Amino acid sequence: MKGSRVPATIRDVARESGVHISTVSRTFSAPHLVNPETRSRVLACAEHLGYRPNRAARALITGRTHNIGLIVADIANPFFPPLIKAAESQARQRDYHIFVTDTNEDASVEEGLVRALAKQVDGVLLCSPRMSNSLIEQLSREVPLVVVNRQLTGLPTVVMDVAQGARLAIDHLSRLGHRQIALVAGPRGSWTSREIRRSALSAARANDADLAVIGPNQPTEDGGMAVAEQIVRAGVSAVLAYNDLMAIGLIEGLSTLGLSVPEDISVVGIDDIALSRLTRPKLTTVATPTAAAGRAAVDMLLAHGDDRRTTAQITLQTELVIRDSTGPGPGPHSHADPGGVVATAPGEVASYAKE
Amino acid sequence: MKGSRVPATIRDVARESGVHISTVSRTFSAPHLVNPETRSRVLACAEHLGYRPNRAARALITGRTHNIGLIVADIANPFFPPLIKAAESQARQRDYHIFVTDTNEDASVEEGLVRALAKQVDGVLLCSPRMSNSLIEQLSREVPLVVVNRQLTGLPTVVMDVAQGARLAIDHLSRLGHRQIALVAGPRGSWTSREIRRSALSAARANDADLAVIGPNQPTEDGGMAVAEQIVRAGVSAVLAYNDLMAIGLIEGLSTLGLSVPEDISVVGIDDIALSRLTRPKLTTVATPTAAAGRAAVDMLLAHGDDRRTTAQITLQTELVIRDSTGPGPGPHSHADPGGVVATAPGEVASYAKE
DNA sequence: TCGCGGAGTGCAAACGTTTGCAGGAAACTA
DNA sequence: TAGTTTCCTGCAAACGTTTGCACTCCGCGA
Repeated sequence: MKGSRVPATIRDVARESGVHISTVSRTFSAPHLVNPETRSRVLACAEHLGYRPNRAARALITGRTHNIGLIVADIANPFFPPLIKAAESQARQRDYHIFVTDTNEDASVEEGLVRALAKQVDGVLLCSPRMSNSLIEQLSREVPLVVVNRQLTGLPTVVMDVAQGARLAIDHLSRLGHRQIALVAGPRGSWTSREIRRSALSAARANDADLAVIGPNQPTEDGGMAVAEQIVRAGVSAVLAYNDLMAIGLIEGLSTLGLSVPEDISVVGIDDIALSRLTRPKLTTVATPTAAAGRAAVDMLLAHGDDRRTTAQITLQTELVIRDSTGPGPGPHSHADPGGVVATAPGEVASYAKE
Repeated sequence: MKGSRVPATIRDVARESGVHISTVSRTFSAPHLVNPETRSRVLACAEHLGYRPNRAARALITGRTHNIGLIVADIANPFFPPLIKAAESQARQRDYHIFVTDTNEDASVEEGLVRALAKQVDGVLLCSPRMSNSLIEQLSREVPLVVVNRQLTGLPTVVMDVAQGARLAIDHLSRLGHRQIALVAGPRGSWTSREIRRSALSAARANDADLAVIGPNQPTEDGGMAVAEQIVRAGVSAVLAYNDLMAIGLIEGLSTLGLSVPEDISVVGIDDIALSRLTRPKLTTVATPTAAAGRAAVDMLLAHGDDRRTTAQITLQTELVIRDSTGPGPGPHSHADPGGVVATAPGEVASYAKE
């Protein structure tokens, strides 16, 4: 019944349906082992008593908590909620629950969080880790891990093909006539940021364009706004930002400096968060399949729970979404006046920190 | 040791430190009962073996899982992440963990989620519920509940003083000379939306202004964008939106229709999400203390865990943040030309659904 | 008729803790 | 010195499940 103060146990159900508790247990965890007739009687009694198996007791004996830990860099970054949502619903379908935890973009708290989670979950989804590869590998020996947004041999991973995305973005800008391009890098420790950088540099070379790398930076609006001045001094006509949030912040920062997008400078973001369709100008960006990543990560963790040592690596495709924040540059196929652009000042360009 | 394949149990620690398991147990759960010398020896062994108490076993006997459920309407709504973050960190400080779950703004899934969570958490934080009061009360008999963003007698609640916020917003608009104002309501079932409506209506009356209520609506950018046309037809010179997301969507929608903010129409949002400082124009809005709400909710749940029947009600203050999306209206203290404003068309104005 | 196998069920031992109770030693009181 | 208290520790019974094993039936083939 609904309002029963003390929850019914397996014993109550057994008594009421006249069978042994083990039969009740099997009715739920191995239905094929019990006589259909008995089973339906047990189910009726269970329903009637409002019985729900006690997960703690079950966890104690099976060793599986049916919980999954999900660690993200910053839950307030709109990149993550769709991923979390997808993971959550995928997990719920398989009778799992998800603990979401947030590291505040601080690499040093990641390790502690994984360890704290380790004992009370069946596995951890590590999204956009900032810690070192070796530490991740070490932690993976203490708890099953699926790493999202980082390529790592020997561990199950799911990554977005941001290299492809960055290439598409640079190609797009080149085609528009931009030859002096800046890359606003992401946070230190981000694999994604390294990938973007690597791919953007090679794409720029292929297109005969100069690419100035600026960063590392905080991957937030404020982080984007903060580099506006550097961008102007770098004298570029186009920018690829580590993510949409930074791109949006940058556009705002540029406007404060009296520059408008895309007339004076073109800006491309990455992620295609919902917001990028709503800013003015609407953001040209690289769409990443975040929800798919969330689902895939859960699936990998749960599949991999049985046999172990199956370390699949999934790469999800990205695509360029052209909106209003990119326009013709000063290069060929466009009039030659670079506008407010001054000479490139390589001294201003911070080198990207390795690892 | 780090890499031990099978996790150490209380028994291992007991053996290694030469005491009974009950002493080890007490070392962790009631340190004051054990001799300091013994305690430190036990702690050393525990540390050395990498021992961590098994939460399932503990939960089994104490009946407390040390987990808290947190149900929000939509994790992708930037209003919630700061609340979640604050709740999460507050909970972690007290050695609790939080399950975040998302209802997709669908009132009908809320009940199921609470029930599913009920057996595996010590309590549920119900944020911005869309279900009926009576259902909430019924559920509160099955699991300790703290309700956020809804006033409800007999249950512990934490709400923001949005009534005050709405009043401030309407006063602000009136002072700017606006006499024809629209309120873009939130989703059906939202207590907050009802409060805003009630308070805005009374504030408008006090200021001799007309308030047209439009809604209910989806509390998203799209929801805001969708009402742009209605707003124009309503012929108002100012709008108060249920939240910042809608306000931003609305501004975008108005711009599509050729109207600009605040020149043609003033817009005020509610929540002061991070984003509202970054849109153009920067959004005038009512700041709500979301992080404080998250912390308070956790505290109430945990305090209330001991004695029960302590049903405190907390109201957090709000304040008006004036930025760039509001400007002078056609009323007194301003030039008389109403601009593109046409006559109010009451027929266009949907009445706000009760409950 | 006997033996065999399979289906369904019961039995009881786990799983890793917490906690009321009791006992022993040391410290204090009279 | 004896009695009393305090402090610490051990003992063992829970908590609600799962699961390997054994048992009973029953039907079937030889």
